[in-house]
Amino acid sequence: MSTGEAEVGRQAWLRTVAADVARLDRSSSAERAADILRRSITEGALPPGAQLSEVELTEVLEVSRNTLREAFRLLTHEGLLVYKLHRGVFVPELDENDVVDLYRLRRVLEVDVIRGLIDRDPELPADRLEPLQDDVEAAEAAARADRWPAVGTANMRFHQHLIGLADSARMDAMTGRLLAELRLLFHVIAAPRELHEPYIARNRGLFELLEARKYDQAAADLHQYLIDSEQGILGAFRTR
Amino acid sequence: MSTGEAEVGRQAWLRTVAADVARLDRSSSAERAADILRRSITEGALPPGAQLSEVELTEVLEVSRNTLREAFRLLTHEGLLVYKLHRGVFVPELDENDVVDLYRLRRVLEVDVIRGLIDRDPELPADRLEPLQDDVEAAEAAARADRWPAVGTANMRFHQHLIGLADSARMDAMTGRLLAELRLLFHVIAAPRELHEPYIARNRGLFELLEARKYDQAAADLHQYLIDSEQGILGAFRTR
DNA sequence: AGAGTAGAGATTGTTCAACAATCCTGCAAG
DNA sequence: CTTGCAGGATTGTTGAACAATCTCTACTCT
Repeated sequence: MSTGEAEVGRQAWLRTVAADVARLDRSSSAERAADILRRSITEGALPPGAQLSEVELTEVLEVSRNTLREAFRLLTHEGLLVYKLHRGVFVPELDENDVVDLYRLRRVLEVDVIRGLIDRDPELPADRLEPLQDDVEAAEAAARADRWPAVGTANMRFHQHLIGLADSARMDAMTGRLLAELRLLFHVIAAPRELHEPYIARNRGLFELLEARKYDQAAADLHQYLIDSEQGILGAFRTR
Repeated sequence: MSTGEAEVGRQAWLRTVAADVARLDRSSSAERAADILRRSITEGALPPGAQLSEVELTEVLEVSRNTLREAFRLLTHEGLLVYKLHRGVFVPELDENDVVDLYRLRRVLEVDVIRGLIDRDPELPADRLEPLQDDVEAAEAAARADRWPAVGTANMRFHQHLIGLADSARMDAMTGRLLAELRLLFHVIAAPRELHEPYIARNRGLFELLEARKYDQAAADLHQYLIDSEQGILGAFRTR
């Protein structure tokens, strides 16, 4: 028995180390530059519609033009930048059609993940829900501190971790893209509190339903949740 | 009235022209190089596991190393190549887990597209189904000529056009990726006829159900279709 | 013989400078 | 008000160079 447990512990340790190594390995100059730009975009320092000048950014980021262009490509395929041939790269300006498109995909993927849990409930260890709990509590703490952008970040992570329950690398990647694009939309909305506040409690409710293994109920709630969220963003869009 | 119709005609014309312009604009050296590599990979000239040497390909494709690397980045984010830092780019070797992952997403997306048609049936012009009919007939013709890889291509296009009915740019992009990865799998399977033949008739059946607006039935059929296809590939995988 | 190691050679990562191709701006002409 | 045309600025692409890392071979030591 003890060797079995030790083996399990060792496996878990190997996974975390492998993740760390991958994180270090990842550090090519292009990806570091992309990290910085990604933060600037998702935090709103680079507003939608802004053009990113090559010469300007090579000086700020201290990388060559070629490396910077590799960073641009990375972000382009995350949906955070768009290339216009011979004109440069821009932060995309999403419109109401994009909101509808993004939410359609979110609904399909996230609801399917939860429905998928019904079949494989037994093999799902209880601690798989821990990241979700952490995100819920982080959002609640940030709300108490009046830090609404942080609330938005925690809510995003909640949904990313929710998708993570499916153990699908491709769903994780797609969701990363979708949520990144969604953040683009947040910055054209003036009121971050009204935007994020209602979903703190709903995330907790969702988490508790999952904990209680009431997957059908959770799926139905999440479906309505995403419809409401979509309507909220569309409404803010029209009145801006 | 007549001005209204002329306006509609003008709009349609503008759309087709815009599409043509986009197609011409696409011609950067990096994307042309990516096109050639994409064909080589999806047609199997570059088998899974193969490494792509930079110096070698700069000579063949007649582009500089920097431009070639941009092409690599493009294909990396389509899932057709993987980067290993300081070791180069490789054609990925997918395994059975990837098959399960890919088919899970295909099922979710494609079935949802058809279910989505139920609500918006009235606004769906009949000619939207034409591309699907063309693909079905192309597959049948290729089968008669014993050109099984061409059958596979036509089948792929059928599913891409199926997703296209949703008018979702992001679903189109995701599907493009998923199907490209799927082609990677086809090349490790020896018997292309056994792989593709069963689905010629099933695609036609699906098309006829859509034409008859029996969307519920079509969704159910497609679901089972994709399960069977997944099992076929998994079976071929295990016996190879 | 086998395990470990040092170093040479090859490949990738990144930079730089230059030139070609394209786009944008402003202005003049019709 | 539109059209056509500089010219200046920006992007697209190239080639060479050097640094960083990996791979493979040959060697040493036990």
